[in-house]
Amino acid sequence: MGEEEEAVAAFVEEAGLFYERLGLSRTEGRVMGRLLSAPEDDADAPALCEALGVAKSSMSVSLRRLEQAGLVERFRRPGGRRDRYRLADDVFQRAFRAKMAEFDRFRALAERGLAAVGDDPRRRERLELMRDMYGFMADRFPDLLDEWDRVKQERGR
Amino acid sequence: MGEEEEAVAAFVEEAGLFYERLGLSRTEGRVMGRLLSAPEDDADAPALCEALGVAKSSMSVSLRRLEQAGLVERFRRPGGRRDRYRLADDVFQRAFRAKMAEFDRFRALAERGLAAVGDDPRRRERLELMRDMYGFMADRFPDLLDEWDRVKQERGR
DNA sequence: CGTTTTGTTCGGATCATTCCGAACAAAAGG
DNA sequence: CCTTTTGTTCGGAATGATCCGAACAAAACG
Repeated sequence: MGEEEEAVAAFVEEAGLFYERLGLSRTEGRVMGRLLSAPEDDADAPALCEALGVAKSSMSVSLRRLEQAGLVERFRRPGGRRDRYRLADDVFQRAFRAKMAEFDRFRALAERGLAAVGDDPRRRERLELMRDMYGFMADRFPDLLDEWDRVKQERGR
Repeated sequence: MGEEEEAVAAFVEEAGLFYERLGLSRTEGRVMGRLLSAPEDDADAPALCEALGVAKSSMSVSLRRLEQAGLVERFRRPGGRRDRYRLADDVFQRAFRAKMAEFDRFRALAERGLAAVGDDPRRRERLELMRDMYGFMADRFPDLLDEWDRVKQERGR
């Protein structure tokens, strides 16, 4: 294996670890790493199995889960016979929006807590802080994404 | 069990699931839920074991990990004989800062990828986008936290 | 000192997840 | 139709994390 391929393989493994921390499986994370660093913009399942040393059954479920998460798109070339896979063009925006949704779930959890604890002001204080802070973040986060879109435009893509 | 206690217990379990999704263990998450919703501002280990039905050995490691994560503070009352535990007063800020650190690790991962793929512009494009977007978010996030601090001040606590 | 209280560490049991290979289903081509 | 190709589902093995009870260490008291 050439030096560069080895470095790319290392990157793929590291991406696997990173995405695993985010709740994907190791294999799903490695697929992300591969699609991020491969020379081609897309790949089919057998190629990914070969590149990553994964059984096609595992690849099948990994790709479906990535597809359902909106991180990977499945498509077929006109006249083609097998599915191909590529990163969604808004893959990072999606990741951030997922974070945002997480904020909102936390806000909702705080609401449930407030409903549970009743009137004691001391018990409510912490949960109100939690609710308001996560609510604030969920409010502001979309602006941040918009701002990024503008910056990206100006940068020219 | 009273209606309210039951609702609080349900909240604790739900908090356990939420925090588990963030990378804590179930028990650690339940401790967070308990400290968020308990009538008292702090608790000792036996009380938490009793409330959550957890062995003291498990509680010991959970509390230490929460302490190391900066989510929970360990302290001892003057003249007291056992440690007590309370939520860090900046517990939510800390959670957000952890998210921010995650953004920066992703940026660093993209840098590693760029170092690995070499000069091919097509391969660099995706990774540069990843690097720049996560870098942008890591840049702007502290401002968001500052803004929240101001809002919280104005709100009056 | 010896005793009691408090907190940590250890080994093993349990549980959930992930992954593989094989069987299966579905679709396309000839 | 029948065959080939493609993708999914199933059962089980392996892995890793979590948790428990018991043994252990350390500190506070008398």
